[in-house]
Amino acid sequence: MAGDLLAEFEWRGLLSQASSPDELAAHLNSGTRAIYCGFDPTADSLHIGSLVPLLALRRLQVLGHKPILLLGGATGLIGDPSFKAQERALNGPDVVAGWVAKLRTQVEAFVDFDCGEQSAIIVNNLDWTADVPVLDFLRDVGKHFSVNAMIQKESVKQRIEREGEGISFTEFTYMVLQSFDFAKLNELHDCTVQIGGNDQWGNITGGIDLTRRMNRQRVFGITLPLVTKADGTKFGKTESGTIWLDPAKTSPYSFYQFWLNAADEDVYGYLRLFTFLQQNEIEAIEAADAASTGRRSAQGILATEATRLVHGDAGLEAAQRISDALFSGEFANLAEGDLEQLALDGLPSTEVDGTGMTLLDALVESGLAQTPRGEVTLGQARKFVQGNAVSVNGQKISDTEAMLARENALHDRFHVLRRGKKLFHLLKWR
RNA sequence: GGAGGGGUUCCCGAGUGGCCAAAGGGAUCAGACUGUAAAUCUGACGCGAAAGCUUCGGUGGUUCGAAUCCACCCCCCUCCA
Repeated sequence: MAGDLLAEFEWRGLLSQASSPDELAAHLNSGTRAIYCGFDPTADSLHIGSLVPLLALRRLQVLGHKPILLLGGATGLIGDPSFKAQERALNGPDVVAGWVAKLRTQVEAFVDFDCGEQSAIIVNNLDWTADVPVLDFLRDVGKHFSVNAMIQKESVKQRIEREGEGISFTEFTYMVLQSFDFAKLNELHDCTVQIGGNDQWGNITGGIDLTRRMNRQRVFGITLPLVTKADGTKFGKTESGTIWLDPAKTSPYSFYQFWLNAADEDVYGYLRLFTFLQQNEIEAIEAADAASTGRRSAQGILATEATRLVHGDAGLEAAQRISDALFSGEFANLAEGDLEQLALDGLPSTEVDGTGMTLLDALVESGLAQTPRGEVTLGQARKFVQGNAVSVNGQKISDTEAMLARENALHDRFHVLRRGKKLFHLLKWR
């Protein structure tokens, strides 16, 4: 029924490590298995880093398994030290609980909760940890862990060995908690497989060992690759910050643009990781691009597919509408309603009063005059204008004394400000 | 509790009384080139048009003058107990 699931993961580049691959394959191909992945609330939204495991759960469900989405209401209070260079500040219980609620609505969109045996479920590890007495926990769970083995884990080794850093007992304990989750889910929901990012390997194997010791059950782990970029910079960040899944934090337009700007070296790998396109389809795209000289088609396909997965058809349409309008440069041809729609679609916009303002003020007002450090200053606005980086309604302006007059606005109401190649802002006269 | 090392502008990291708004690298931003790429080149990179103002863990002090010296405090790391 499941087909050769691991083979599917393999060609997509989704397989980083797997415990006992042969037995795991047999296990997955011989029935519906409950497979879990945890998501810790470290912010009020997930970002695209979580997209790989989220989509992996969906792929597993499509292939006949039952996804369990675990929200780290408990682990989020502790903080995962895995491969983190520094100890992190603790977040308050109320804050974490609020984030859990937000993540819940977010992850729900990715799996099916009503499809019989494979229906997904959502759990919160706070439910089985909050009321465990410390002494019971230390005796029943802690006894199974060897500190000698724990400090050997690659994930914490650098923290322990690195001069100038350290690790608190709190974070050191994280692995024990996550391992306990696996054992608990095994007991409560017959969960036998855990997936996670490659940085989770240490935590996952900890859970495998604990489940064997506490429940006498054989369970498995799979890790997914951490997405990288060919140029070595961190995946998922742009000049304007992290790419979030929450449309209120990263508009579908920005999300779409993020994928559209993927590097050629990365884009075909991303098609495998972030879309449900089949192997032959992706290979066809690759071949077509190799045969042409201009812009690659892959980025557009990736942006379209990924945006639809996360923001739906409506989000995708909005994103494309804005992109087409802005990058065609044909502002004059846009109808008043079109411009209005762009603002509704998520193009950043600001309303201003009066009959005119200086260009520099407009750049500050709109937030476009942002320094590399993230501050918005008049001086930076001046630098941009002097550096020929600013255009208004498609016209480059390099005069720092320039005024924006309402009478020159498109449809008497709009100025489209552009700073650099890719940053736009709509100024609306009230 | 004892001994030692350390906290510099987003990050790493020089700087040990004036020439320091603070070397160098990275990241970031802009321009040119281009495909809304990559690579490369150029410029910017505390605030300010400028004068000047505000920065080097914190608070006081010494001095004409301090990131640099002194005192106390906070935080981090290593080793010992």
